[in-house]
Amino acid sequence: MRLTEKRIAAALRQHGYKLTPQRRVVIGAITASRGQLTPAELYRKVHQEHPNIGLTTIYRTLEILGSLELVCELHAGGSGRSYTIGTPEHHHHIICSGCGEVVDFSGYDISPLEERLTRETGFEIEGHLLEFTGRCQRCRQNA
Amino acid sequence: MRLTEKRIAAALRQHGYKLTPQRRVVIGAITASRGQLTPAELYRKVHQEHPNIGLTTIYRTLEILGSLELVCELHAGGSGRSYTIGTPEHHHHIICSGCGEVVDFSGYDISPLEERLTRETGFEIEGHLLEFTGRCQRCRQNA
DNA sequence: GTAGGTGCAAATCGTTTGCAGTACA
DNA sequence: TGTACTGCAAACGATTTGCACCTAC
Repeated sequence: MRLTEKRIAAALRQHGYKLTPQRRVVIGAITASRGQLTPAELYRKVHQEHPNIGLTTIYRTLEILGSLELVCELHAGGSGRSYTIGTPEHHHHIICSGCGEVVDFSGYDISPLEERLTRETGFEIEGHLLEFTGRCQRCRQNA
Repeated sequence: MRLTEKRIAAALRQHGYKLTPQRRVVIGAITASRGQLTPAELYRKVHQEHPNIGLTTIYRTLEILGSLELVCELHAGGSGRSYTIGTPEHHHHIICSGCGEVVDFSGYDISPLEERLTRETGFEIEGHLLEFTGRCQRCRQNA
């Protein structure tokens, strides 16, 4: 399940952040997108309708949303940083190399591998990064 | 198995790249390290013994080595880009959040998950990113 | 000999910060 | 009303590029 604007707004309030019009717009743009967004792309989208919203606000909003896990940072894509909307559960992402669409999946239990690694390497595992890249159905059909 | 200097040199030649003294030094520094290295860290190491080697050369060498898969780019660590020495086989990494040491592991078959994802999402999977972060044995003992 | 490689400096890109003004709670 | 937020501009760090010189093959 993807997070809605309402839920995100509630989470912000709950953590003592103010719900400003700028943040509303940024959150709206993120939830409206079905793909990954770089800060610059998000700025472009937002700036069209709201030319007074600055890039700094985009960065600061993304930082807050990231710290509350309302958005997820993606790594598998290109070089720069990019984000996608979060979900309430732990999950992973598949990113389309054609159009940038991001699809979540969950229900994959990585802990057996973690246990094996702890046994074999002596590491105490703290976290993991698991993402796939591929071609979504639409991009495959258009090819 | 980690790649040796010799193998890397051979791979460079094979792809039509020249084996300059600067590249030898950079490759030597990478193979000598057991952890992840940012371009800046690599530069610092190299620059001590060879003050005439510039940062530009580090970047250009890393780009070539990366394109030949002789070094691997790491994502799970901090914000910036970092690299570690490659291996001939497909493998994944565990990165120590304490000291930065990188340990490879292989023998983990991710294809069942890929098939499930193709079935469920219609994506044709092209690649994946799988890394773990944790605390290595030494760092755990020192804590 | 020549194509490719190097080092420097400058340009560029993405991101962060200082500050004065503004507005949500 | 007060504190957090905003936008601008400037600062900053990392990476790339232009160019003249050099060198491995």
